[in-house]
Amino acid sequence: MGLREPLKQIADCGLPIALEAMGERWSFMILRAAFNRIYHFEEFQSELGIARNILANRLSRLVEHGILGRTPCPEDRRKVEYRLTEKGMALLPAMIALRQWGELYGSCTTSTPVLVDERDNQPIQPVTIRAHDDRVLGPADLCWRHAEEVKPLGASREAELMDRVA
Amino acid sequence: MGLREPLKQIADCGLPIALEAMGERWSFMILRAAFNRIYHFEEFQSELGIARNILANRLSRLVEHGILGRTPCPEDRRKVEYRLTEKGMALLPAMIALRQWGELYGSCTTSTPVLVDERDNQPIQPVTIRAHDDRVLGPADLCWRHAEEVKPLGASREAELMDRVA
DNA sequence: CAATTTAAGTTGCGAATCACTACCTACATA
DNA sequence: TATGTAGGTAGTGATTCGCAACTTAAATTG
Repeated sequence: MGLREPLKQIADCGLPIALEAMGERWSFMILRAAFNRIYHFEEFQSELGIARNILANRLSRLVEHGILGRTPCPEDRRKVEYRLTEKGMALLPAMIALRQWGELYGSCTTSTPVLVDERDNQPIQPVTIRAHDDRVLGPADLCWRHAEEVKPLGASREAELMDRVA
Repeated sequence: MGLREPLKQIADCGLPIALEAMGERWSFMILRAAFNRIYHFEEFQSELGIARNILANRLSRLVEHGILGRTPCPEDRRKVEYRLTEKGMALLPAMIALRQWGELYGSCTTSTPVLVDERDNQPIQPVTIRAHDDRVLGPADLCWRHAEEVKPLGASREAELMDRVA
């Protein structure tokens, strides 16, 4: 049967919710900047080259959605700090997956700076879909089930582990 | 040092490329429908409730970007099939990551239909960033390196990684 | 202390995009 | 032949984008 989802229930899906928060122009670029330790309005503006009114609008929207926190700086009361919340940081896999796709299929000749695991300086893996036992899954391996249909993992777990080794 | 990327080279990053292809309104919803075996113009239109001119525009853009293929149906020459290409399918991790985020943080009371691995009917894992040795990485574990700085690993390790990607 | 600079916005306005509806053309079906 | 279907296009108003100028409050400089 493969990947097929009950449609007409599109509103229930997480995708429109994610797009509602992050789907506007510049939102992902702002997120990226935030991951890169850009915290202030003027920094975002000069790094991204975005119009000030648009930037103000996007920042306040991201704050409303709980993706960025907004705190006035105590040591310089002109300044405001925009910082990623937990919710915002949880977008990292989506962002990395997007950029890996862009790097792979775009005509980026040089991916000179490469994202690595700090611990051993090795590049991270491509972001993938994983089964509960860590197998990498493709579109053909996925399907939709209702909660009731999902069997809890029990004794069969051992068999699956054996399966994985083999 | 953590996650910090040489800025000013933003154009080199894959993210703007990905957003250029997928960043417009409806593009991700159309992609999602395509993964759900929606192939025809009228199907997209009625499932998504999108205006016809916008849909036509998005479909042709996705075709231009090589994300969808467009083939007239031989058996009914009124019909046209829009199908995901390899490049389009490669967006699956990004899309799943986005919807998982939306489901987790949106106020979806019910995630009734759940995406499972077809083989054993177990839900898929949350999409994560992984080190070369499969450790799950967070924002704090990542940093940017230039290609020269990345020490090569033993041959067996690399073979294993290639295996995984394929 | 006054003058200047900086940070974070806001406002106005033209250009581009979105969305709704009606229309069109080629083809298939009754 | 008449009717319906599939995949668009065209016209029109409502939104949104993007640029530039302006504002306000706080810091810095002379």
